[in-house]
Amino acid sequence: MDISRTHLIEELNSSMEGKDVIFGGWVVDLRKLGKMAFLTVRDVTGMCQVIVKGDSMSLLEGLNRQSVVRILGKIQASKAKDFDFEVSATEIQVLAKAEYPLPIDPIGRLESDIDNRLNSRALDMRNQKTASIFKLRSKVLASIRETLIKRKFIEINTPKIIGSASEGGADLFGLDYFGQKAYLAQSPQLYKEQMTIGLERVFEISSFYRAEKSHTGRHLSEFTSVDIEAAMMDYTDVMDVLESIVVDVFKNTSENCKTEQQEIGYEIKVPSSPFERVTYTQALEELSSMDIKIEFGEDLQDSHLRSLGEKHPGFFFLTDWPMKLKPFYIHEKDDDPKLSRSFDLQYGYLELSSGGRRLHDPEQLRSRLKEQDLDPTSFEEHLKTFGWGMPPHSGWGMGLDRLMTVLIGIDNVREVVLYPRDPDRLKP
RNA sequence: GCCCUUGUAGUAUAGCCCGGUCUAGAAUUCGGCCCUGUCACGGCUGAGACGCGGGUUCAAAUCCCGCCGAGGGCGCCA
Repeated sequence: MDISRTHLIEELNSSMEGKDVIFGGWVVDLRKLGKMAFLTVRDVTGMCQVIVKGDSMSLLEGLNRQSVVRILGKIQASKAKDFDFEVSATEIQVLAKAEYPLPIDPIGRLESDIDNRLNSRALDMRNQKTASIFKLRSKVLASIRETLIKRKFIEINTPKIIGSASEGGADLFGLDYFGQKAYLAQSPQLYKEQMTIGLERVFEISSFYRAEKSHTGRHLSEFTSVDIEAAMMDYTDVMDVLESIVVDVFKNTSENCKTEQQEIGYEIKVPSSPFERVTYTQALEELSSMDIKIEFGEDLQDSHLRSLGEKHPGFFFLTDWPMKLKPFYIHEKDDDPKLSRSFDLQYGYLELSSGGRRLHDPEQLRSRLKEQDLDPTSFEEHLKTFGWGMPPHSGWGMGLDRLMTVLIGIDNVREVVLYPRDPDRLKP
């Protein structure tokens, strides 16, 4: 079976009139008009009209929508509304027939519901709206890498199978590792900090895992995190890095992904910078003025963040959280040890990222672990690296899936993840 | 773990509140016939559904209970 093609569809154009071409794709639409027929064929680069006339009508034998075809034909001028050229077919080969009925309608005239689309996710990629989301996601990843690499960050890969569930906090998935208890990593936190010792500025974009039975549009059991850690940077420095990543993502996709925005039906708007920076203490005052009283040291609940989000509808940093709300490795402020050098990046009520300056002194780390009722001996593998000349460092982790929802203005992370994993969904 | 909503052809829906008018309607998809410029092609025609189990009633798609599935919210989420 010859599956070669001379052109991608986007490479075809009206100046090629009279030229013989071979291309492939899937049949989007098929309109038979007696002794002639029109079909529209799409590949990943675009869509093209194919015309069949007279004796060639037998070529349509057994042809149906969504089947994969290879078209041999000649470019000619078109009277079509949406095409200025078309291909007159001399041969149509069906390479793979699509069965009927299909579980969803990939043309998108009728939008199938999210459950059906996730159950048939591969076919959902024939829907141009869905495909556009994942084309955008790819651009976003490329943009983030470009921004970080320009700033001397080195991309790393840390283990996802880890030997101890020592950090506390979220529940981890356990698994059997040749007879030993192991866990799926919930974050690269300890490894990325260690890497600053020699690579100074590192980042990782990877899946992490959390065994919480969350049922919301913003939590998944398996999610993609963008993490950075940088030597000789304070928390405000890595906030600047984060801000430029976000702004670059919006700029790049807004300017270079017009087709995708059109298919999705959403116009990406570049946020104004610098992002507002609100301290935890200021946030308490703002909430107090809305008659919401919170004691210093209390965590902000979802409802509180929603109230704050109404006052700050776009991107803003929430900084200087109380130490007692932060994990053991966070550094305190010099002028007020009750406060931390930490921040969250919010988009309205939605938390996109959190980070801060880390402790780099091993003795301080040991005593902080004890304060938080964690056992320093179970951190010895980590703590020993801090005796080897660990530079002061800061970093953050950002939920990529959440950033995607903000970018395209939707409210369910399942839309922007190929095969989402949540407590009720393990397949496909 | 808790709360709310929901389940009708392949898809997406009308009907449900207020039981009988439902032999369950329209769209799209699919099959057949007609059509040489369609472009959501058109015309004629055909096929296709009340999640499962129980109950109430003369009568259940419609009301009640259970199960299963789905969507959303709260909580959890260093």
